[in-house]
Amino acid sequence: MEKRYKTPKECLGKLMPVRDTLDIFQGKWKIQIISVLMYYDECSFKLLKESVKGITSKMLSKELKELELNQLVEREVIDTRPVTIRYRITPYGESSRDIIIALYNWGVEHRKKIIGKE
Amino acid sequence: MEKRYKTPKECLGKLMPVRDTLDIFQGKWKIQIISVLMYYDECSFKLLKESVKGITSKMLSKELKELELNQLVEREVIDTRPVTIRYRITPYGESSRDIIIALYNWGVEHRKKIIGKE
DNA sequence: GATACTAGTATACTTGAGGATACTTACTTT
DNA sequence: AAAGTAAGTATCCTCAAGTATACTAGTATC
Repeated sequence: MEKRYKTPKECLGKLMPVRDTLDIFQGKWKIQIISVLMYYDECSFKLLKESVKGITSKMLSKELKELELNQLVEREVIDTRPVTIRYRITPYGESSRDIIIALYNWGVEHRKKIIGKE
Repeated sequence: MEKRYKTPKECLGKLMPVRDTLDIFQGKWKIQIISVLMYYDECSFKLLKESVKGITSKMLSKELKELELNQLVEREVIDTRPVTIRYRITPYGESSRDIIIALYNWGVEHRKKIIGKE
């Protein structure tokens, strides 16, 4: 068998799933929101807002809607006074845990490297 | 031992490495560029531009500079006529392979799910 | 009656990431 | 001498992502 050269076209095929994933998790907040939801298991709007440091109500609300649309997060109204909402990761959302873990681990190592230098 | 409640403060600590990682890989192109470099092992500017579909010279050049600054990518001038440049992942850049793989795998599963529906 | 709580909405604004297009340098090929 | 090539730069521009601030509904508490 002769060595085949790798072409941009083949490469694009390999790249597509990565692009798809990026499309869904794009932006400053979605990964952070999912991480926080994984940390707490379930979470009110308020607790989310306190935990995802720097996010505004508007952005949190918007991002949660998009995550719900993609079925990564579910929203349940709880009949308390005042009403609270319970946000959770869906089983499908759970499938992104490997991504979060990879990002977390890399961040830990990166910090070690940076601190070692400065 | 009493059950300790999880607090936003603790959560922020857990979230920090994720935020650090996101800071570095943020944007539409960096992950894609790294994926392509991993695919080819080494790569000219031209081949990169053809493989990262849709990127302009300006963005590619800018993103490569940032990746170089963070020591994820290295740049070597090759004495051909006309001169070509060889870009490669550094060993440190290699450490992000787990992230790329996680993104790739999730994208593959996601596509299966979406296609199953539509 | 005034204030507080949760879970948002509404409005106005800013900014920087990214896009479009053309150009450059140094060299080679026809 | 005209055209092609690799690896970018230079300018100008647009738009969507994100920010800031205030406000609302319904209920409960002081």
